[in-house]
Amino acid sequence: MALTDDAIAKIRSMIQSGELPPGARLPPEPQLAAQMGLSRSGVREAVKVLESARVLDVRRGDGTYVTSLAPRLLLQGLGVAVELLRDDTLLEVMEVRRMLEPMATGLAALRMTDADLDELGQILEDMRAAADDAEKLIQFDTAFHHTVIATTGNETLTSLLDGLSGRTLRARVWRGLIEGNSAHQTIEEHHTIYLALRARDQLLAQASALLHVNTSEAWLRTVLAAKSADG
Amino acid sequence: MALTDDAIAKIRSMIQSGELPPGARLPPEPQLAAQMGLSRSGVREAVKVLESARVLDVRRGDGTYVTSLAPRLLLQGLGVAVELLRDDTLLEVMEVRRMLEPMATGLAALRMTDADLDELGQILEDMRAAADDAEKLIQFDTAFHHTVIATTGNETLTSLLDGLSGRTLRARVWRGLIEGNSAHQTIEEHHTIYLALRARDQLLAQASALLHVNTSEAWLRTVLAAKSADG
DNA sequence: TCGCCGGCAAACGTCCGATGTATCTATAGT
DNA sequence: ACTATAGATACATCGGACGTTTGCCGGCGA
Repeated sequence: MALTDDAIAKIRSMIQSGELPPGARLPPEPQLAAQMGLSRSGVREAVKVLESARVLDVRRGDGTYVTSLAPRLLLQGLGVAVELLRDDTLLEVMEVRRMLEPMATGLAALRMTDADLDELGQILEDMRAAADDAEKLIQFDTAFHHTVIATTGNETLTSLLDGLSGRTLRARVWRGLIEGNSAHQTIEEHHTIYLALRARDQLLAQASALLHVNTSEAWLRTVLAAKSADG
Repeated sequence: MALTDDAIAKIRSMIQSGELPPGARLPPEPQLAAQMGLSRSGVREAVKVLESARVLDVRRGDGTYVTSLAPRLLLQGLGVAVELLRDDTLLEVMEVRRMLEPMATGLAALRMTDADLDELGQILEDMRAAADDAEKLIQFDTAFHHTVIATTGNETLTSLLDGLSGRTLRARVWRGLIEGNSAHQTIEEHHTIYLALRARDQLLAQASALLHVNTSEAWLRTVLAAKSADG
């Protein structure tokens, strides 16, 4: 299984070395195949792998290009990986979020602008208005935390936490919250975080975020326990 | 660009739904192709993508199987992604480590066993003995932090931090350290962390880890500045 | 001169069939 | 019971062919 994997490694090292900078165009597949000493089929598999990793951008009828290599692209794969984790490891993910998200939220308290706060207040309002719609709650919850973290200006951090808070994971937590009649309380936790951020209080923001993650973790445990009891 | 990507999505959803549990064997490629309504070439590209993501394990002459889906496998891709990040985003990675690694080290202080501490002491000794060998320093440095984090028992956390501390990133920092005659001081920072861990002092471990990451970040800035001045 | 439109060429998307090679298995022999 | 060999199975790689999309450019008309 060497040829195709070698091709992947070669292309990757060409990018890493700067020989193929962001935006660069790769030779056409047949030429690339000749250059690397394998058939076009093998090249296609290699390119497909790098495309799925958001390293290459394949434009049909045009050519294959190196992406911007921005963190938001390269770290996107983390999300799909987390979606595939088994149930018992989701608690590990929560423990990571418990460590990272409060720190990030605290940092956001220092860097947030008034405009950011206004946007956040709007999301909070939307969330309250959607208290009966699980789908919308998940959507606004995602937007709330993403907006907070994004204000740190750290795209790597944002992508990482986005990936760790996958849609399936959030959906499970909210299912538990709603069935446990605790949606309202959790919405208020967002309000608490919002107040801390508006006060630019780093420690308070950090603490309220920790409480919030802890609540999510508790409900995840409930949901997982119920599932393992059923199945 | 639908057929192959559809195949990827289908296989992934079959795994996520539990239809293909860890260890399960997939049908042979020709059969899989027929089942999904595309040619074998397309199936191979799909399988290759999932294999590169450590979701599938392809055994030549045998068949294709679902991996254990352990975090250590699925999060492995993070490492290669970080290796491809551009220089200016490496500081973002350092900021994430600055938040996450101290928390994780503090947690390790609570969970470490005596055997873990002995192993760590040995690594520290090795590091001191290798003070002139950059290659070995990097190796022992990696081992030191990996060992600490691994004692948290959180495989997801360990894989994540391993990925964020890619080999290239570490090599750059140590190059700066050595050229700046600061290798010795940094080795002592490891000693400080070690003492805090041995004392099971969470806060002290956290603080010493933060200082250590901060030192790494400072030297990374130096190295990056020198590079951008050269180039 | 500007803008729309159609055709040409380049490049990726998909398919098919064939051959090489590694692995597993079952059978036969000791 | 154990080993060795032969067959079957399944992935690895190849080569070529054809469809489809895209980008580009020249021509036409306002």
